[in-house]
Amino acid sequence: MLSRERIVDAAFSVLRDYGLADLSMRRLAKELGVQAGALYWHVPSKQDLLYGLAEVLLADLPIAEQVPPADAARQLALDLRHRLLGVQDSAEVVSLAQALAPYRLAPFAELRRILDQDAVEGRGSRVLIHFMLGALAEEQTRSSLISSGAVPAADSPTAVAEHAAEDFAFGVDAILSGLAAIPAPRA
Amino acid sequence: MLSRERIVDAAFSVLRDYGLADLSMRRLAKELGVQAGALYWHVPSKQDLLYGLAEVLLADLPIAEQVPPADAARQLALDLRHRLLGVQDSAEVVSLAQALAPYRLAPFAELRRILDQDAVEGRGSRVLIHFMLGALAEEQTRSSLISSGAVPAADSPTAVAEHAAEDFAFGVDAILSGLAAIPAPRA
DNA sequence: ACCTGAACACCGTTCAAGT
DNA sequence: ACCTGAACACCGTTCAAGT
Repeated sequence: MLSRERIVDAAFSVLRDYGLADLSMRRLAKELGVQAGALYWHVPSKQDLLYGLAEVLLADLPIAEQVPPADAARQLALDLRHRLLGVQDSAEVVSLAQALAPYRLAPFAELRRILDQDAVEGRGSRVLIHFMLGALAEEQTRSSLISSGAVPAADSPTAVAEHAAEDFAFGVDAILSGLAAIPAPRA
Repeated sequence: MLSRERIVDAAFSVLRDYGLADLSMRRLAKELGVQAGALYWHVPSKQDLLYGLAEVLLADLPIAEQVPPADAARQLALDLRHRLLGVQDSAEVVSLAQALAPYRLAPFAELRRILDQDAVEGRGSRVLIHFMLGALAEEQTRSSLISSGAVPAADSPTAVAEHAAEDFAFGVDAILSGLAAIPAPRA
């Protein structure tokens, strides 16, 4: 029997093993041994399916409590990077979900809570979120361009990964430092 | 006679008037009164065409010189926002181009030059670029979701636009302030 | 209730053949 | 040199009909 959960799981596998370009409803149906139309009994649209996939990608990301907000945010950023780098094009999928329904994804709702104290509507956390997703999407795109041979690697794979990790941490720190310097206005 | 320029111009019009979802090679061909295959004599791929479209979208963005780097960056950010908001989904198109060939688009190359003094490889400017493109893509996505009625508007259109402008400037200022606080490491 | 079969209205890209 | 015609290998989504 088909179910939303089985469909989302199949989507996760195809994304991990083949990337977003290969993640079609028809491909998913083939993987599950059904006709393409059958998916629409369990899932309203591909967009909704991708949102569910983003939820799975971000499931159980731990949030540190009882620490300075900036430290918790920094840790979440590093955890997010670590999680997403394991699955091809995952930053793109999370970006789509966040664009569709801002702050509905749990880790981003948490980030808003700790960084913006429920003020205004997440001005500070949005800066960090856009940087994180943009940087990770670029990193994933470049690494698949390199491994497909479409573009030459400047350094060894490990050197590239280390460099990306440093750049990511640098950006996160710069943003958290800037947010501390320019406090959020009164709600 | 067809030409790369005429094709890119047609792409610009379709993007402005109908959005990225309607921007297909077949649609472009219809608009130009030719068969779809004819486009491939003048343009190697859709990806390359979108890159050309991004160049047109960013053409002649003025760069302020002879001022503090942060002021020049801030002005460029506001100019970029103003330019992109005039064309549906343009931030998405520019993002694709920047992912494909980082810093090949003139305004981003300039931004790197003034913010990172040609050090390392644009750590600081990347933070700003990812924020700008992410924030603008979200703003454009939300405004088309609202105008298509898929999602209800929280405020009046002008209030939404003003709010978005303030949030954008806030993010730019926070980032520039953070970059000043955490100077780029030695190259 | 759940799925098949088949259709509708599309895609990007290639390439022999025409002019 | 430049374009047509036609194909190849796909898309997301809908829906009558079957079980």
